[in-house]
Parts: sequence; structure tokens; C-alpha cells
Amino acid sequence: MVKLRDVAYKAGVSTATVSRVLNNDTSVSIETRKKVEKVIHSLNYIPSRTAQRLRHQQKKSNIIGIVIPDIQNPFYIDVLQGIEDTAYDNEYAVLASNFSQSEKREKLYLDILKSESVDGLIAAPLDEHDETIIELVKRGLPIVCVDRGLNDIDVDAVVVDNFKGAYDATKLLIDLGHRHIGFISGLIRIPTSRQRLDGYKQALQDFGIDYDETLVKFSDSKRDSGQQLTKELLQMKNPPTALFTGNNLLTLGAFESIHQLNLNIPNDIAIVGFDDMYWANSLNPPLTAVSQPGYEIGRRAAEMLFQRIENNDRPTVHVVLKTKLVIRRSCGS
Amino acid sequence: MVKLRDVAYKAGVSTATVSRVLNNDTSVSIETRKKVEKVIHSLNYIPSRTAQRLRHQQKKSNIIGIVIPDIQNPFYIDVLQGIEDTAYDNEYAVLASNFSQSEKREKLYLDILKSESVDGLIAAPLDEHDETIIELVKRGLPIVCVDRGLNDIDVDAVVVDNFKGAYDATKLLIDLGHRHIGFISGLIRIPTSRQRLDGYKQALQDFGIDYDETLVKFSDSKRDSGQQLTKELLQMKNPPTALFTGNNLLTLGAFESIHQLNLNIPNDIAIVGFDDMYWANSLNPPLTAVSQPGYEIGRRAAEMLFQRIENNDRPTVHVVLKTKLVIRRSCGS
DNA sequence: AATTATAATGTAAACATTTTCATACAATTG
DNA sequence: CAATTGTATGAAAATGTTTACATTATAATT
Repeated sequence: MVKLRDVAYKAGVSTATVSRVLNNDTSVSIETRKKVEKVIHSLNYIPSRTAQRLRHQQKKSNIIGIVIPDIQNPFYIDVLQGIEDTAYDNEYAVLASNFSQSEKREKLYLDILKSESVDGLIAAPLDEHDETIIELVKRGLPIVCVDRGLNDIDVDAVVVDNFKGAYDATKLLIDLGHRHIGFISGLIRIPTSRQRLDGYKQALQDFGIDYDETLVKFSDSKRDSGQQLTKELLQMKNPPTALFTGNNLLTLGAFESIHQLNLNIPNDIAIVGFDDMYWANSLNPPLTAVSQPGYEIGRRAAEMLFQRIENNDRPTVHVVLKTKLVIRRSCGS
Repeated sequence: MVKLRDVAYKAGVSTATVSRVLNNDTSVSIETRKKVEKVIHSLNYIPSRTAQRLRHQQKKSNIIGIVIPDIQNPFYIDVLQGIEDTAYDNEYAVLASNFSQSEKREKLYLDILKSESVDGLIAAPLDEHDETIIELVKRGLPIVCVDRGLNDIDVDAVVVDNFKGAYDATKLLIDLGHRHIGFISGLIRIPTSRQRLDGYKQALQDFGIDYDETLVKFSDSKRDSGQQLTKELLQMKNPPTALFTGNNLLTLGAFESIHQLNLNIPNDIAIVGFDDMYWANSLNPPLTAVSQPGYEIGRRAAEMLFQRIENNDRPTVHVVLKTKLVIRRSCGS
């Protein structure tokens, strides 16, 4: 690695002068400046940001870290895109990491992120008690939570009204005449999964339908289990006439399963899924879905993070965004 | 800011000892360790990452940078997942950045990555002459190209046989009796787009079909233009009976368009798309696609990068992986 | 008792910059 | 001509760690 000293040596000046050239200090003669710049170029020299940061210690790195549960999930892609666009507008780069819902992987990443001196972090905590993230908040690292908040500590968060979203979806199916509605839940450890389950239950209750626990399946939020559990539901002696899936991967798994069994959506089984996708229209049939504003979540979170980086003392903010029920053919209209 | 020296002073030991406690060095007596830990706690001391990094300059940062054209494209997600899993196995973290096919954004990211001492880089160059990346290769940064290589310099690359993939797809449609086959190309600046176009042309020629340039549309690789251009093709006086789309976003756009026009796939128009997607089975109808091994591309690229980080002098390697034609209903079988 | 090995700690030099202060020289002033 | 001012540069200190090497104290061996 070529360093400032090398440049100074080759240019026959002191390190101070090179530094002055780099920082556009006025008190360098034009000839010296030109000479130094030439050497900088010829050696392909790039200043070390680490050393710069150490020297005057509060120079920003202009990097923010993102810790995302699952990059295969289009919803998080939207969030990421929102963050990324906003970051770009603010001259930040994004250190994104996908920890595939794995606690160990999350730890590794956060360890590395810690030592990378990111200016801030946008994270979806594993659950409301995620210790690794709580520790980082305590240390004073600017953090904004997305999708899920933290219980034991005051922290910025951008979330969605999952309860309402699930309630609306279930109510739609009830309004369409269904009384036997299956639900495939995501990882129950995750707060959003619980809120969606609660919304489902509440809707049933409000319309006088008894909660039937055989109709509710708990998954690891992944597509394969969506497929498996849908199959199990459909092969019951008294299968549900409608299905509400807890996230988009589960929805895709359910579609797969239903097509394999040669059943018709919505005639044999109606479907509403949590999470819309931009190609939902091209599915067979087009999917009725609870749409989360993923891009908006990302954008808001990034904005809040940049504010907090500027001023870490401002009071914490919780933003709750609304979901929207997008009705297409899979629910039978 | 309380620093290591403060801790040392208050605990009555040297800075070296404090550092040893911090880094779990064995050669510290239990009493000293306890004493120091107590002081660390009482002072709420946090080591400066910047200083640590400066000190460790010559060590690896255990971060690799990824520069990806488009995070909305499921193919790149697969590549990224392959990279990420492999990186995790090798205790690396991934600094991913999506530059949305924008040259300016690519520059910003590479600037930041350069000065942030990543150990290596996996990049999909903008085109074969991508200067920013060539410069980095020249500087000696370990780099592996994915999806597209570089012309003017010797560099590791993992690519796919795009020509063969496109040829196979076109041949399939010809074998099914089509003579009037439309093609929507991705950004023609990108080498893969040109190779796919060439494969398409070659197949036509081999089967004695004249190349009709009105049937070929050039796009910016995005979904919206897939939709727009499909519409244009279908509204010709003599529209194609089959369509070959140059990437998955274009395919989804085409589906959207065809459904809007209330046409039937494959009866009104047969479709084969470049790029498979894991939910291709749930599309209406299930998509016939040229499947690229995205995950494998990522895995191989990461492995090659780690090798190169270990030994930057090994000869460069070009890996060309095969595509696979996955036949489903959209081509009419 | 003298030597040697072992364990615990300390000293000081790196790491790559920026910046304060000092210096050398030229130009201006009284 | 001496004194002052201004301009361009350099020497060296400082930023907060880690670590190679040196030192001391203690235990084990001869």
C-alpha cells in the first residue's frame, strides 16, 4: 500500500506539504502543488480513511450498515432499495448483510460492522429482546430498527401495522363467505408474526367464528415450509376453504403446493397473502395481498438514521405505516 | 472520550496489560484481569475501532465488496446469496452495493470501497471496458468479475454461456414450429445482451429463417420497457407468434403486458425467457426459461476471490458455466 | 546456592495521517 | 540598514490501539 510518506519522499517534500496539497491548503506554491499532484497520480496514491479518521476523530465514514433477515424475500429488497436510494442521495454507501434468519450469522456480521466504524445501522432485530443490537444502542451507535422494534430499550423504529393488515385480510375472506380459514404463520419468535396471528384471531372473533387451532400452522417463514404446510392443510379431512399466508415466501410456497395438487385458486381454495410483489399480477391467478410499503419503510428509516447521525440526542421516533389490501383474483372476489 | 490509557492509569497497570485484558490474552493474572475489567466497566470504556483498525492495517479486514447492477433482479440475488453463503463459511462479510445500472453510482461506491480497505471485490462491470474497475485491477486489488468479463485486462471471471443459452431457447421455439419469433434485448452495451442476441440470430440462420429486425427490440433491461416493447410487438400488423425475452425483468414485463391485452400464453403468443425464477412455476402459465446457475456463479466467484486474496499472483481463471433450458407451459410444449 | 525456566507485566515502536510550531528566506517598511 | 511582515516549507507531536521485545519476580531444577 503506497502511503503519504512514499509520495513525500518521491516528490522530495515533507509529509506536511503533501497533506496540505491533499487538503487544498492555500499556502502551497503552485509549482510544489503540481509536482506533488503528479507524484500522487503516478503512484496511484489513496489516503487511508482510517488514519484520517483517527487523526481528527469525528470524521464520518459515510457508510451505514444494514442487517436484513433474508435477501430472498422481495419485501426486504424493497426496503433495501428505499434505503439505498436515500443513502445515495445523501452520499452514503450501504454495507448490507443478509443473515438468513440465523442468530450466529447476525453476530458475525455485527462484530465485523462494529469494527468497521459505520456511522450508523439499520437493522431488523431477531426479536424484541435482541441483545446484540441492544448492546450497540447502549454504546451510542445511531440505530434505526425496521419491520420490528425493540422492547427493552428506547430506539427509533419504522414498522407497519401488522395487526390491522392481518385483520383486514381475514375480514375480506370472511366477507366473501368463508368460515373455515387456514393461516400459515411465519416464525412465531418474530413480533410481526405474532401481530399478524393476533389480527387473524381478532377478525375471527369479531365475526363469531371459533378459533380452530388445527387450521393454524407455524413455520420458519420459508418457502419450503409454506409448501409443506399448505399440503398438510389441504389434506385434512375437513380442509379450509380459504388460506391466509403470513409472508410472501409462504404465499409462493402455497401456490406451488396448490398447483401440484391440481387444485384451483380460488374455487378450491381462496388465498390472501401478506406482502405484495410487483409481479403479483402475473401469478396464476393474480394474488390478493396485504401490501406493505417496503420502499417507503426503507426511505423513512434512512432519513431518520441520517438525522440521528447528525444529532444523536434527539428523542426517539416510532413510525407506524399503513398496509393496503390489494384485491386481485386469488381471493375469489 | 475515555481511552485505553485512562483505564491503564486508573487501574495502575500499563496500556499493554489493558489491551491484553481486552483481547483475552491468557498471560494476565486473574486478579489483574478482574481489577482492569472493573475499571473498564466503571469508566464505561469502549475501544476505538478506528485506532484498532489503523493498528491492524496490515491484517485482513475480512470484508469483500460486491458491486451489483440491480438488486431488484432475482438473478443477482441468487448470485449474491451464493457469494454470501461462501463468504460466511470463510468468515468474511460482504459489503454489497447496488448501483442500479448507473455509472455515477458505481463510481461513488467504488470510491468508498477503495478507501475502506476491503480485501477484495466481486463486480459485474458496466461493460468490457469499465475503466473504474480496470484501474482497481491495475492497482492490485484482488477482483473477480461475474456475469461479464473485461476485455482490456487479464482478470478472473465467472460467466455463463449466453450464446448457447439464447441459441437453445430460440431453437426450441423453432422446433415448436414458430417462424416469426420476437426478441427483446437487454441493454446492448452489456456483453451478455450482445451474446444473447447473437445466439438468437445464429439459431434463426441455422434453420433458414431470415433475420427480421422489426421483430427485435432493444431495452434498458428493466421491467417497464419489457412491458412497453411487448405491447409494441403485439400490435404490429404481423405480430410474432413467439417471444424470447432477454432477462427476467423483461419477461415479467412481457407477462404483464400480455395479460393486460387479454391474450393467451402460449396460444396467442409463446414465451421463453432468459433467467429462471424460483416461483416460475406459479406464474400464469408456468414459464419456460433459460436457467442460469446464479447461486453457483456466486459461490465460484467467492471461492476464486478468496484464493486470489491468499495469492494474488496465481494465473487468472475464466469459468464458463452452462445454462439449462427448463421447459414449462409458456412455450406451448 | 546457583542456574534456568516460566509467568506476568512494562516499554516503546509501530500504524498513516494532520497540525502546531518553528524556521528560512524574501519583500516591505521606517 | 535594521526591523518588520509575509510566504512557503519542514520537524515533530499527536490521534488510540496492538505487539515485539525487554524486564522482573517467582518457581523449579541442578
